[in-house]
Amino acid sequence: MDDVKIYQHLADCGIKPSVQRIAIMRYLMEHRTHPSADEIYSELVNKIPTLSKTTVYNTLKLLAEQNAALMLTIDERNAHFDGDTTPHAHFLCKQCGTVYDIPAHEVLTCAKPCVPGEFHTDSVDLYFRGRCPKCNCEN
Amino acid sequence: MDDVKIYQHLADCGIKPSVQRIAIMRYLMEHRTHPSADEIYSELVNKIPTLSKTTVYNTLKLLAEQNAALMLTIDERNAHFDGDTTPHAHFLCKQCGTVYDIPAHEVLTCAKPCVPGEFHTDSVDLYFRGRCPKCNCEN
DNA sequence: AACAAGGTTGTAATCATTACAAATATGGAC
DNA sequence: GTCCATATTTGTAATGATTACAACCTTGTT
Repeated sequence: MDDVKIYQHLADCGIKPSVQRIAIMRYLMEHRTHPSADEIYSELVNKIPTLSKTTVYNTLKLLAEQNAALMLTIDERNAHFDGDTTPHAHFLCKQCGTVYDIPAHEVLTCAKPCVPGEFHTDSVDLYFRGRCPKCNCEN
Repeated sequence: MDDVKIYQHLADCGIKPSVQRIAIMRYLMEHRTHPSADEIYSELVNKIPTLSKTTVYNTLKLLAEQNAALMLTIDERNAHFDGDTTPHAHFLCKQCGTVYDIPAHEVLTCAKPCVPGEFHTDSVDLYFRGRCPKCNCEN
């Protein structure tokens, strides 16, 4: 993926770039697998041997705060992260742990007005849990 | 709240009653505050001095598995529990941490069909995050 | 080059949750 | 009621994700 695109995305979200931030943002944009902080660290430490896990956590928190990425709490075990900030839902397979994207534009756009007006909503998350097609067939 | 009602609810969900299970289920039914495991423990240990935190965790997991209660992962810090299993959404105030109920029957009933058929959906959670009316006014 | 501000690193906590094994309670057979 | 098998509870000790913190490194500026 083009570096410029990543720079631009970070800039758009008011985030100053750094080698680590770009690497992490790039990873999220190129991998649509909803990785955990640990997975991101394990992958990137190969390319940036000095990378620290604290940096990964700090950066992911920053990205989420600035809406450059989503932090998903669908999995009680650990947070997952998503580089796609456009409205969509998620499905967690309780068997294999995979988090799937679920297109649900219409649901989310109709969901916002359901919150009484005095609540100031920053984010709407729609989470589905169950068994994915793969695990449904296996057993 | 009538003991019979709680017994019945547990029985309906295939859960054998015990002093601890009834106390925890009762607490969830009488307190609509979406308590954490720790809050439940702290309250109930006054009435059941021998209560163990492990029992609270075990019981809450059992209740959630049997659909006698909901485990909410809206808060990244810890799980919250809800004795109301009828379809509704939740709102987490990022400032004060309160979890509010949001009536959203229509959203949820329309949400299920959005998941492609091969996914077997056990639960649908709709989570809103932001500032509640109280915190909105204060600052 | 010197400096200040911000970013990164590694280690050591924190804290929610779980594993586990011993102790206790429950319900049925006799 | 007693005995036994089974399920439940308890307390302590792990686990494991996340954060606190202080030292170190980078970067841009004068």
